[in-house]
Amino acid sequence: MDYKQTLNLPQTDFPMKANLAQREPEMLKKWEEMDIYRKIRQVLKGKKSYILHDGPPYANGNIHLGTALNKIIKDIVIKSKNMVGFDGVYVPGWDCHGLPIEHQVDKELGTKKATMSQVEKRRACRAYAEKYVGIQREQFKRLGVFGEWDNPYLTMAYSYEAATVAEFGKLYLNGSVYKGKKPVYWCATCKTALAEAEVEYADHNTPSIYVKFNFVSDIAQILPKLAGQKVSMVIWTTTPWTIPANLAIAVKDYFIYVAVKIDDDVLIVAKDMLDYCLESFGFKNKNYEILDEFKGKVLEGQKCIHPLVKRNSLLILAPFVTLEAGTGAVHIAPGHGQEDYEIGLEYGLDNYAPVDDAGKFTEDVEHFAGQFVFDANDNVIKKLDEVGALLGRMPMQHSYPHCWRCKKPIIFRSTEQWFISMEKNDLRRKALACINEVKWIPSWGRDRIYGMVENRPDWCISRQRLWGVPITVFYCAKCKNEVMTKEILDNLVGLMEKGGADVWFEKEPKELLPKHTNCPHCHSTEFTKELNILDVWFDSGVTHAAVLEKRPELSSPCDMYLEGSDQHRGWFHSSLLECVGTRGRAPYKSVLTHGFVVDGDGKKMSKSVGNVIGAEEAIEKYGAEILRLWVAAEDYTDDIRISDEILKRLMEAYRRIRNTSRFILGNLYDFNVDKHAVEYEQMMEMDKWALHRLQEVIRRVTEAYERFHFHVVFYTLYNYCTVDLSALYLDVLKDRIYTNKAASAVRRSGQTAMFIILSAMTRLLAPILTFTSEEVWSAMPVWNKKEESVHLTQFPQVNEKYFNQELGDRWKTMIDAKSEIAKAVEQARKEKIIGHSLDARIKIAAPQKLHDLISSHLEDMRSLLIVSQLQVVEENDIRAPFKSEEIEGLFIGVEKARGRKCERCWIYEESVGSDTKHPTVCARCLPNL
RNA sequence: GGGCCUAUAGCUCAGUUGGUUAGAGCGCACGCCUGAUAAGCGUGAGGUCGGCAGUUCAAAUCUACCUAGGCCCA
Repeated sequence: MDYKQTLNLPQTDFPMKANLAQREPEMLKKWEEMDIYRKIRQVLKGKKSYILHDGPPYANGNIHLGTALNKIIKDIVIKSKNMVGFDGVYVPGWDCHGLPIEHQVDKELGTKKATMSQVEKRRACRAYAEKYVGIQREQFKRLGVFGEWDNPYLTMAYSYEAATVAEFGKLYLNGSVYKGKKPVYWCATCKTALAEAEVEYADHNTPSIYVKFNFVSDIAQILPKLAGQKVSMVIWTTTPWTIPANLAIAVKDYFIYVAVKIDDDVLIVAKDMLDYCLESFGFKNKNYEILDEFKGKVLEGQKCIHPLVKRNSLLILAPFVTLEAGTGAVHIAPGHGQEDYEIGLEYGLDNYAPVDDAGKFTEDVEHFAGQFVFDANDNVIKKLDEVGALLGRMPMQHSYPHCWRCKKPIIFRSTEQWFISMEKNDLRRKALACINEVKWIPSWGRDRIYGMVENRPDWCISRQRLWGVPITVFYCAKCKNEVMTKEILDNLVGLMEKGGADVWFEKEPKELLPKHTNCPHCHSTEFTKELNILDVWFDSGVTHAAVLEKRPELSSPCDMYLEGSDQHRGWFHSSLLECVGTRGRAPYKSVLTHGFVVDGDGKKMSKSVGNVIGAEEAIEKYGAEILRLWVAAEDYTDDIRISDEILKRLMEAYRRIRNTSRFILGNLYDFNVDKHAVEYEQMMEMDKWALHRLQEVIRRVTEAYERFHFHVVFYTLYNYCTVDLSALYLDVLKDRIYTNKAASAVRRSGQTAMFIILSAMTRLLAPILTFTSEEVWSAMPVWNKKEESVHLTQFPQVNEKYFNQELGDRWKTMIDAKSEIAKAVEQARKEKIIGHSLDARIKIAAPQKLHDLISSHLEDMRSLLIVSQLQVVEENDIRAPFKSEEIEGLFIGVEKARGRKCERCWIYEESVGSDTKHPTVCARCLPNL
């Protein structure tokens, strides 16, 4: 007789093979059809809300692993918040304005763009952004991220643009905004400012020169050894044309400088650069004498006379002075360089840039007025030579910024720009105070953004571009004063609500202003409009106003902003400044940051190195679920590594979880939850132990979710799955489930436990394994009020009834003993005494406490060991005992089990053969036939 | 060059206020099973806790410096 047919073996259609790449899209379709996101909202209606506000990705190109990581973490946060009973709305958004899109559109338009109007070009940009919003939306949905995908926020939406203008207006009207000068990249050929991204570096030949600046202040007062000498500072520069704009000379406070006497001149250069300088000046063979040595610090505040202009040049200290080239003294022209500008601000120097839009010197500049700056180089050098200030010159080739469009070298030029002041309304101090009110996760995020806000310069918000929100300020055509009032603003915002920011470009000032507007200064009725647009960081910085405050289901401040750690300078920063500047508080209660995706060696991914793994490529190969598992398994506070090996490991972990679920499902094929569930009090001890362990897992996992430690969630569940379930509980349970009568209490007890475990585990995994948990959930037996989706359920809560510390400790002791006994069994297996553990008869001798425990749980222990026979004896009753190293006084003997192997349950029994009808079956199995 | 951060086994992670012989899972090696089977079970080998120096009776843990890497600046 084939006794196998009399067993209750697992039965399930749940496939072992996940086939994720194919099954996931089917699941997405199912969710879409049932409108899962709206259903979740319905179920949670009226609960306390949890608002994770989406930072808008840029609507350009395909998503990559970094954006996927970010969206998946957000999704895990929201799904887990939903499952502990918060109403977690998720409104995704996109950043749609800005240079990269305008740039791409320009490229695609080619020569056509010359004939297009501003509004037409803006329309092309809008279409471009729309296209990528569509592409990225599908890619994000593919990851299993739930949200209001059919109603996202776009920074180019008319209402959003209107809100952006309203926010700018608030800052303008409260006096935070001012117009100032700042050096920008300037292309003199295209006559336009360039953004960082429009600059290409290429080799460029320039003359480099050494110039001396004579002291006008009495240097001898500080350095008495130089009394009576003609002393000069020596600088080096590769842009001679900026010499007319020189306002200062910078040295480094702690560098050592020397004053060297050569002929009648005393020159000051850095000590370490002296030899190099003398050679460059052609003074190699001259005699020289070092008159004094001193730190750069002493020079601060001294003055030199400009060699070409009747003006002084101030000696200042700057951190960026190096000894890589030059003299250790740096020529400073605040109007023509970023660093020069910043240090100039510190010393209150003028932002002097006497160069016009065409790159020609203005009338202001003696000798060179009207000359194109690059042409003026030679003339400047000639003049310096004439006045005896030129110490040396040599041609140089170096990397220099060029215009991406006309490929000509560009210049740094100070131009008028709009700024938000950090000090005027005490913005810096207020922002710093607000930072301390926010919860930063991890905590060092506070220090990071604090340091940035503490030291940042005023926020330059103007861009000389087209694709963005205009800086909405009018000018009086007559007196040139700025004109902007609350009334004008409100009127404008109203127009933009209807027609978007385009109206600014389409309409004349008169059409944009309320009727009868006249200039408050001169009462003129003619106006012009500002043509700069806002920095895109301003756009995204106002999401709290344009989205959180505008949508009824959202509110500000929200619970969380969650982005990569680069956003301490980006979105967290701009949002904070904007919100503090207009509302006096932060727009978020907490900010969570994650690291960056790097390769398997911890190196950054780059196209040129060739270590980039694409998001779509990974989804195709492994499935979005594995990517989600990757996000959950890695500690995102640090950088997040990814490699084929890592994904392969996760694939294996996934299979283990899937198979364990499948095995339980297979054993529940005949389990009717409503009819067959066994009361806890009636359950077998081992089942109670499994439920006790489950409570520990639930507690640990829900705590980990609460702290956003998703890798702890994953490892806790995964280890429970592997160690407690697969290797132990389920392995032991097989005998009971398979061999007893289908409806027997002992079998139902095990099924009840398995059901509770699977239900809990599946729900706890749902925020991470979004697809698979749903698959498992629908494969689980049906019961009264079973939710149609796992995503409509709540996390299991710790059931105090199931939590039984005493029982847990008792079983822990037995399980520890099992692992020691397994070593003895393994040794017997090596000695060919046994093969399967059921071939064994175990004798153990143990100290009193353990002895008593096992004696009182003899059958539990026997089945726990999965052996045929177990005997508790004295040490000298065991022949050649195995001595445990871990448990003092534990001795184990392994011998071949007595009797014959029951053909049905595979346990060795002396009763096998006693029944005439079933001669190969044991007494235990007989009643189950 | 500056600010913030990270470094524990081949991989991903634990490691509490400093306190036994630094743990887990996976992978690997060897074996068992064939009633979870493109599965399951067992045993075992793997670590100078990035390096160096210090504080301490005692350091993966605290301090300084160095190296490598990441983000943001310059």
